[in-house]
Amino acid sequence: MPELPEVETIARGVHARVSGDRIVDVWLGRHHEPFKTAPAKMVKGLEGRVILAVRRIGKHIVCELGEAGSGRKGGLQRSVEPSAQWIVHLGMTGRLLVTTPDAPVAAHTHARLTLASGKELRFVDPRRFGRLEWRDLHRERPFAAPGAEPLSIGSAEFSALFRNRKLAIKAALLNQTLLAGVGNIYADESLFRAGLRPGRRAGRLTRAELERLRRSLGEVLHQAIELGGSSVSDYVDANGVRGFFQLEHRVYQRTGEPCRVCGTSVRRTVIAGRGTHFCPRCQR
DNA sequence: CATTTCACCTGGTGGC
DNA sequence: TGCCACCAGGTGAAAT
Repeated sequence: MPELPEVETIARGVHARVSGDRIVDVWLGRHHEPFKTAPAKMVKGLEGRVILAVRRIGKHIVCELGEAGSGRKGGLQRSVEPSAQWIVHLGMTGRLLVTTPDAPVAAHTHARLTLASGKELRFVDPRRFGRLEWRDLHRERPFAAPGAEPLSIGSAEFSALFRNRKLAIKAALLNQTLLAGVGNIYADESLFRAGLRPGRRAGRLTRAELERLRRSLGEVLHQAIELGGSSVSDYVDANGVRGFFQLEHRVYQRTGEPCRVCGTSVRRTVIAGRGTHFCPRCQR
């Protein structure tokens, strides 16, 4: 389940391998569901474009695209302003892979972008919770996440997010309009590291507890990025390589196993419809 | 408006 | 071996 660290890892990997390359051919699958932009419009909007950069915003991967038919491949594109964006949301099971053209096409491949270098950029998503969108920056605003970036938010702004809120802190962490990029794994893991019960009402947390949470969240996200993300199901980065942060999980999917700090059995409940894991002794 | 619930999907799992 | 109910969870729409 790609969350901020997994999406960051993928965006970096894709950027390293395709920036400066040109999209010469686009194939889209027949399913309409994964596309926020009409397929014909997306194909036309992508073909001929140069990929200037690939970056992460929240859980979204944003490919900045240069004008079709202008410039050339490589460093010549340095100062070019993007005129369009290709936005990829991986949903639950989405993958964005850079492959050679002869690599076998995985089941549930919904998009294949052939690049001038011969590489292919492929979007694969068995459950089709992912979304693809194309934006013309001459007519539309650049993509922006509604929520704040957890890696750069300050303590005052962070505590303001939760002021007067009655919902569980875990549910608040998952709300993408408050914070962009936190999903089930890092919500549970940051609450454990902050020593906070996931069911606590967000508005009832003290200033000190919120600051602990902000720091824990930042630390856990940074560590996970360093380890290439968590591979809990079939997550792989742009090169098909698994991450290692799942080995550092303290509570997520460890129901019944001993807490790594105090040995108490890790408990599972459901909050906001999600499996929620916590140590009843370490988290208050 | 704030919050909660549920549908959308498929693959993997465990029970029988 | 096969069948099937059930679970996983990011998101957005619908309900409360």
